[in-house]
Amino acid sequence: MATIKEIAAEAGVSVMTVSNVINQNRSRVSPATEARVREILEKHHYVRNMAARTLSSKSSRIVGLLLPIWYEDSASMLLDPYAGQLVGYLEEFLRARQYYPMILSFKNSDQVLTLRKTWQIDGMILVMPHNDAVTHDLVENSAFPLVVLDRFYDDLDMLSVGINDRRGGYLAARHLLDLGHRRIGFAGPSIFESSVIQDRYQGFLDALKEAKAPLNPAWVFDGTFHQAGGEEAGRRILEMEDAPTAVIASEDLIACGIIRSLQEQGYSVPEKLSVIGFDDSLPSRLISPALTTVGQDIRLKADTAASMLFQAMTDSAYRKDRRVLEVRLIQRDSVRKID
Amino acid sequence: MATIKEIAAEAGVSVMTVSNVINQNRSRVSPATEARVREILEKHHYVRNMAARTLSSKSSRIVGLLLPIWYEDSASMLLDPYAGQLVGYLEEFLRARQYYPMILSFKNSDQVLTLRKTWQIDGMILVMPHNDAVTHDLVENSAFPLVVLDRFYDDLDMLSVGINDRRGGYLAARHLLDLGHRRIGFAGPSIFESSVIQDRYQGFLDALKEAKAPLNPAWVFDGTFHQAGGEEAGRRILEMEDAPTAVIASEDLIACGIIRSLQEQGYSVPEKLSVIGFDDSLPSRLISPALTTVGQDIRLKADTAASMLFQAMTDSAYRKDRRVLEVRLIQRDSVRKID
DNA sequence: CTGAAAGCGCTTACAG
DNA sequence: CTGAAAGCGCTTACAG
Repeated sequence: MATIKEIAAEAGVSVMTVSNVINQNRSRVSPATEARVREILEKHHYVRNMAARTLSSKSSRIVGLLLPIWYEDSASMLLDPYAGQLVGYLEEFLRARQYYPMILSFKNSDQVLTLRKTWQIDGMILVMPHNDAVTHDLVENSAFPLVVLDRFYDDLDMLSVGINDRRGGYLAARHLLDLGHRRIGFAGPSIFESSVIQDRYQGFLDALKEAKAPLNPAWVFDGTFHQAGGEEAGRRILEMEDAPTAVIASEDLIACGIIRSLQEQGYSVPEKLSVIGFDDSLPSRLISPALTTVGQDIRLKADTAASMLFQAMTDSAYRKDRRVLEVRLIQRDSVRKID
Repeated sequence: MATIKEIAAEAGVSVMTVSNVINQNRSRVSPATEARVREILEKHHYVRNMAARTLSSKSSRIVGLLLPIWYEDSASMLLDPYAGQLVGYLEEFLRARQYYPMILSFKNSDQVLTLRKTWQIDGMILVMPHNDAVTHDLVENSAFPLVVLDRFYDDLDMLSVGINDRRGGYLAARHLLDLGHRRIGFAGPSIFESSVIQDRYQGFLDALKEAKAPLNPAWVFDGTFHQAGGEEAGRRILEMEDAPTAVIASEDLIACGIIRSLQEQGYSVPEKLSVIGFDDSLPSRLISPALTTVGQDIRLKADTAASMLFQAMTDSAYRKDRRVLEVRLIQRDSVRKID
């Protein structure tokens, strides 16, 4: 394992000239010298020692990928396909630029701050914020470049990228209304806790209002979590005298649960009930009927977040920005026309 | 940010005594000194500088989580829920022991070797080996602790943990035979390329042979990939005059595809065809009918792999071991009894 | 049980 | 354009 010192000796230059070649400080070394050094570097398959570089420069080129732990007993968020996909794209982006992704599941901001010091981490991306208090706390106490996904706080200077959730909710409801539905429900986890869900719900309300369609509170299934929650909501719908003809779920897994419970009772989707999901995740194409859903471009989201982080790492004045990515309705087979 | 030096000055001891306290070298420091140092450490919220530690000790406590890139155009393997889950559990295991997970998608072993040198990585875990040539190459050239999941080469000294695939294939076929099926098919990707698929297929053959059931080559759907492949296989089954009454898929996604294509043609599962999948992944509980599948304990797999890695990191003689985890049939609703 | 010294492999000002 | 020196914050033998 050749070191800079050995390379320098063989090339007959100083250690710092080799360092300048490696770090592409073109202006600081003549083309001839650079070529000679580079040749020797390659001959020895020189590999940079990042620990040494980090120690002297205080920058590690490590980017922390933060995954909050939602429940006490669960492993990390990577169980969620959306998170896995995001992390995959982020890793690809970082690798292409010689940055190194380190993942961390955490429950409180101290764990994050400690990791940052431990490794002199250059920047972090918060992938699936769950708890608003923890996220808020982290944003407030992070004196380093941090990009937050899917969450934004007006009262803080922060970098965030999200999607137009409100428009997503609107598009879903608008689609159902256009097809003649007037009795439309909404199912999601604790609508009043997360701004993302709130926005989706708000968009749904916007469309209803615009179309002067009624909203029956009994059709709002608040506190619906994941597949099991969806199944429960589906059962309740079947028991209702005054049931909705369509329901929008705040995530695909909930929509899948609703569809499953209807099918298990012998009902067919979309004949009995039209269902629209959110996220266009893997399951939406797996089930039958394929799920109509509000989709987002996850790769674009990852690239946008990483680009913002890179800008923040070079420009210390760049600490407040918000990108809102567009969203589109992906029509598949879980919705029908009402006469 | 306090350093060891400052702590040492305040405690009135040498730098190396502080280092010994931090590194739990109990025997090398008196209880009284240790208590005093520890108190000052906590007062200053001392956080270890891993770059400095790595530089001087040549060990980083970083564990590389390797994710091969299967296709040119895809992002990393984290798109696969199985990989995401595994990485999540591994991260949890490592974090609990103060090790740091760095993820790397790669196409060839050079990228891995370079990363190892770059960060003096202590050990690696290969999560979803795909290409046998690359994996073989990596195992051969890794002079460092490496644990490979789901793959084993008799001709090499290596550490691996997999599941009893052959028994899995056997259990699936046995279950169908017990329910009266005699016409059973098998669908999987290139059966003769991956040992995992080969083993599952072999177990399937074992059961057929034992029961003296016939095997029609037309019922073996070789080269079936993911959901799209499953859908194609489903369509072909529907067109057959001499169709099987049941089919075993080498992974859940394929089984889901088969079921979807039947349902789209108006047929019902398991009435028209019984289907068994492999892996007990998220989708298997999402679809209707819920998928009967061969399940494995992913958390146990992650913990086993990580434990083996830790042993290898402390014991340089431990370089050859193979753990085969048991497998079980998870009965759900995609299989019926034949009269 | 404790310490002084050397060194890990780089980068960072500072000179020239 | 090039270099000599100091230093980043630890751990590692080696002494005592």
